[in-house]
Amino acid sequence: MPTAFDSPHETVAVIDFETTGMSPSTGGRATEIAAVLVSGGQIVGHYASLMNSGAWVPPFIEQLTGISNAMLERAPRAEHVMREVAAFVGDCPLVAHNAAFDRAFWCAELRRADREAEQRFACTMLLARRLYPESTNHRLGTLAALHRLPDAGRAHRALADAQTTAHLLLTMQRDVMQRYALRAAPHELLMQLQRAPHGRLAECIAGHSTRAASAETPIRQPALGRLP
DNA sequence: TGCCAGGCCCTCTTTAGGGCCTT
Repeated sequence: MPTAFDSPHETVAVIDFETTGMSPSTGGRATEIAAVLVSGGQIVGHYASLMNSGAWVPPFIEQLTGISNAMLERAPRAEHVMREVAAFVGDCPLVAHNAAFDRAFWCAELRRADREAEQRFACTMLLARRLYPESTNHRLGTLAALHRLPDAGRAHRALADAQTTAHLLLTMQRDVMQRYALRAAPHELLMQLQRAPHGRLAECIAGHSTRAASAETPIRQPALGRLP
């Protein structure tokens, strides 16, 4: 496909955490992280590692993710992994599905590793709610099935979920370009689209391209998560 | 070994409550 997905040399990193709980503020710790680099409309690299923070994995989480306490005992230390993954993604903008969740762990775990979290996050869930209001829900698995995304392996493992999210991002970039006749769908545009008010996607597009669609049918706005 | 959070949006609202998503 000859069209450009993003600005020249723009690379974004799609990340996904597996954790022991829902929030670092209640003692949740990361157990695994994956980062998938996306550039020029394709996946160009990835990093994935379990991480040992010393935290206990509850049975429910072990059943959900397949990550056991025994596996984490043999894993590298969380601080080491976070420094590695931070170096891997560099200053790339970050993307995650329900980015508020991953952003909280990204910040908390980097802080424990004496690193600053400075990247901006885009959220594929917020984008999907605006682009695909017809979907029954906006869970990653549902969207993957809806768009027949490539099977990345076991769900609720960091690399598989990050790869699925990366494919969802590429699909949304493609859909935005086709729907609004754009030559590119750079990260900055996606950042604005995820915050687009009710039925105002075209106006956001117009700010980025003189070829934006001239009219748009307002859509019912679903409940939205926190903007990262 | 625990039943937890967070913020935005919709609606039978607005001096509030529940759903969405993530592990």
